Amino acid sequence: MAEITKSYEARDVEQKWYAAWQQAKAFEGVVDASRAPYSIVIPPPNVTGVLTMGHVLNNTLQDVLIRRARIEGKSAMWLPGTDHAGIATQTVVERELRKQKKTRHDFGREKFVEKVWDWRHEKGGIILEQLRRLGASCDWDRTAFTMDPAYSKRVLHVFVELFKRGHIYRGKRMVNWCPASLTALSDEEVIMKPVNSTMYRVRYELAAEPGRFIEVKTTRPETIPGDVAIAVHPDDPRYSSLIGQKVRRPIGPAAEIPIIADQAVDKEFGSGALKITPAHDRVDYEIGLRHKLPVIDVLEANGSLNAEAGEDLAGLDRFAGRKKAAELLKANGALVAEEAYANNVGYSERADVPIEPRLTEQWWLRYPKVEEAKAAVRDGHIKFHPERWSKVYLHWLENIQDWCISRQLWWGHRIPVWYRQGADRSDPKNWHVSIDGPADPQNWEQESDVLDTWASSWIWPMATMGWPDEGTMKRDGFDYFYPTSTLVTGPDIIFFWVARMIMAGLEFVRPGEPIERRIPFKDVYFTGIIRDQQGRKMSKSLGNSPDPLDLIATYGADGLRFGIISIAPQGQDIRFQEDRIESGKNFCNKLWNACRFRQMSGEAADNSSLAAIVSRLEPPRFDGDDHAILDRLLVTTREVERCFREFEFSAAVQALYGFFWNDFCDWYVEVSKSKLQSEETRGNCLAIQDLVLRQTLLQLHPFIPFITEELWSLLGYAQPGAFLQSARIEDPAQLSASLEQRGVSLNRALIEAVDHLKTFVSQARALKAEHNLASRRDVKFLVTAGDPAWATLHASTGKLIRIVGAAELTRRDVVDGAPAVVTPLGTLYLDLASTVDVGAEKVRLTKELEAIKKHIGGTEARLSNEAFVSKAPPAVLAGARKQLADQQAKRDELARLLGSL
RNA sequence: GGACGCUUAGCUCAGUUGGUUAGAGCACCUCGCUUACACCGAGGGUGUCGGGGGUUCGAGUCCCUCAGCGUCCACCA
Repeated sequence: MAEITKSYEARDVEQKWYAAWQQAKAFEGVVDASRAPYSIVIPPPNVTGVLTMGHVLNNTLQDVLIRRARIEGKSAMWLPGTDHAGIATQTVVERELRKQKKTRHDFGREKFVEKVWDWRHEKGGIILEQLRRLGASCDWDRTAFTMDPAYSKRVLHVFVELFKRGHIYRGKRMVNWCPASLTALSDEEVIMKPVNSTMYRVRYELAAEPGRFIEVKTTRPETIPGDVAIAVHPDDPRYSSLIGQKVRRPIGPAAEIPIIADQAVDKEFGSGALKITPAHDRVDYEIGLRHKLPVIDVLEANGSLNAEAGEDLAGLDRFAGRKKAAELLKANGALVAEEAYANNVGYSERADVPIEPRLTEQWWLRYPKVEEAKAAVRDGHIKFHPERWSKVYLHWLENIQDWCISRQLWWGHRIPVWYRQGADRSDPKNWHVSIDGPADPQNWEQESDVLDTWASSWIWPMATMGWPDEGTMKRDGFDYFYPTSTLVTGPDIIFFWVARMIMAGLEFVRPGEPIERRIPFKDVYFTGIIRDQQGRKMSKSLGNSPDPLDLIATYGADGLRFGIISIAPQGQDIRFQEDRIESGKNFCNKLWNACRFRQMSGEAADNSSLAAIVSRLEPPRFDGDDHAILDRLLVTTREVERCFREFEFSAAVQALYGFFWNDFCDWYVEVSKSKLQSEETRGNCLAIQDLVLRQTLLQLHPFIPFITEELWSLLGYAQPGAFLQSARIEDPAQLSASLEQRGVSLNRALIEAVDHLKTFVSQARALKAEHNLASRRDVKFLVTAGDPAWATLHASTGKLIRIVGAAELTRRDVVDGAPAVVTPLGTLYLDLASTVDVGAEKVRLTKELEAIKKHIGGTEARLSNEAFVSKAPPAVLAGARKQLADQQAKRDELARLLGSL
């Protein structure tokens, strides 16, 4: 067996094992009726994306779940893939073209799409390579892409089906238009941002009464040429006499427009009069419809003003036009005032420019299975973790609006609708809707729009497993792996993705079967968002995110994984701190060295199975430390199991950290150093170490797969040719049963005595430190103790001397004038009577005595409270009484010590 | 305007169903290369658990309220 080196070098180990895992197809998800399935589909990252800290957290968690499922004996399958990310990817490629002074129109649709494919082949999938570096155990043979030919066909199938079922329609409506990307967006892709803008107070002159005006407030004077009315509230007494009159449009093509009355106007806002521009505002559009007003669109698709705006404004960008319009208004006396004004403006999520409400023909989806999607979560068929997100989900579904699914892009799934040449496109009779198109394509013209990216990823859990084709479903194990087990994602895409996947699953999978067979996943774990030190979201554009690959280089993939999990408690946003990643690395090194200590401590024994190790235990030779460490192992195993059940991964990592570092390394390994020197206790001690290390490696493996795999092999736990992940982890009951079978019965009294010994050791060390003897190993200790306490100390004297760093520990009946400390196992003295500084010692003891008196006061007060004594549970009451007795004993001893000085 | 979250040590944060003297990592100070580990060991914490009120024998934990920060939803020009 290879020797364990002095420190853990991650790089070589990681490369070696990942290659070995892949070679052995260890991540393959296989259909196995004898085992329970456990499946996860990856939230597909953008195909052109690179790994961010968010991805690290998200994918580490998925890998933890998948690897834990594997060692629990489930047939685990983690399906990877990428998303074509319509707008984002097209924008990236267009940006590249712009460097060559070209636009997509220079190439035409077909050539441009080819260019995007080239880009995808060159740069796409980098992120999947990066996931391998992180250790992600995906079934790479299943890697999917939303633009794969087979996947695309499934996307179109869904469109065609929903069209047939009456859920899809075409219509001219107000949409969110992005003047930069030149496409419509869904409501979810619009982000409201507070903006410092200007409010313009503008007066319109009455046509019939020159010199009399009506005033309105607007932030968008450039749209005044598109005004077709002024609206006031019907009950507003200020204006009732004006309703029906006409005013002159102050700029733009001259026109007289009516003053109308509409309930939608807020009397309290501004002057109570509202200019109506149906082409450029949703409310105005609705009002226009009610009053049958004309629509005058003064903007081009790119946001510049067109001829309708009049010759002064035509051709200007909307922002330049706004300034110009204000100047024109000022020049002709219509501008009453300009006021600074803070309002919210909708921005395009991707392009980060203000969107325009714009009237266009688009394709719309009336969501299917809305009610059932609510029930799925409300009734617990799908569980959200943390649960509170279900409220957000339900609220969105309660207020759901039809989904604009068409995008005026080239990169994406072209909508499978054909229009008869030369016929009226608005009439569905002239439409052909199918996956493959009409038989006589020369007579038809295909819709040029593509589908919203989310209208392809919403079928991800089904379509990546072959749906709807029965043959591919069988090949991919659809029946076995669907519904998937857990979805791990961010709460920011509850609407975009999670809710829509649920509706798609319910609509299309296994029609007629119970809801729990049709949902796409059973649990959804929402991660927190990783933020920087200032609390800003980490993002590429801000450049405030460390490169995960740099972190892997510095701390190892395991260090990064351990660190990121330990700072990510359930569902809370996290402020990233690199020192936590460093502590992940340090933990790996600690693990490495504890195993190294085991290897250096003695010959390898039979570690081939839990049974083999347990059979090496010698219960009759157990001392308190053996009982205590096995007890802690069992407690920790139970805790980790609970954490997995309740999706508390950082708590699991913390439990393992504390157990391994504090209970095992700081105590058991230290006491082992004595035990190993005696032939009598040596074999048993090594067996216990082997047992603890084995169960610890198993439990840590999902979090830190590389180093655990390496140590598993180095310490001889591995079956020939098998990986750690193909071992089976014992649950707490199995572990405890296995110990019982060997005759191990954990002794509570001995375990409690170990706690006392630990306290004794700390106090002894502190006593040394206070007298500047911390590093001396030749200190003589004296102790006055009752027989039971002395029995405990005496049984451990060898270990204690070693751990405390003492020359000897001797029992005395009386000690006077020496520095002392009162421990649970008697009063401990430094044999320094001659040199003690009585004054300092008095101060220290007095301080301690005061403190204990204070505590006694508190405990006595509680115990003398009649209500407490009669109402508190017996265990709490007994605890308080024992506490008081202990405190009083300590007080008396301290008082005696003080008196003897 | 609604909804949700957060406020605990210098910093970043744990604290599951209320129960002894509220914890961790980092930072900081002192000492130490004692035969696993200096990526380490030992010792070192006077915290108004954001403020106020309430329920309870008992509140960091439950309820009410106020304040600050953050996120999401919402067509007020």
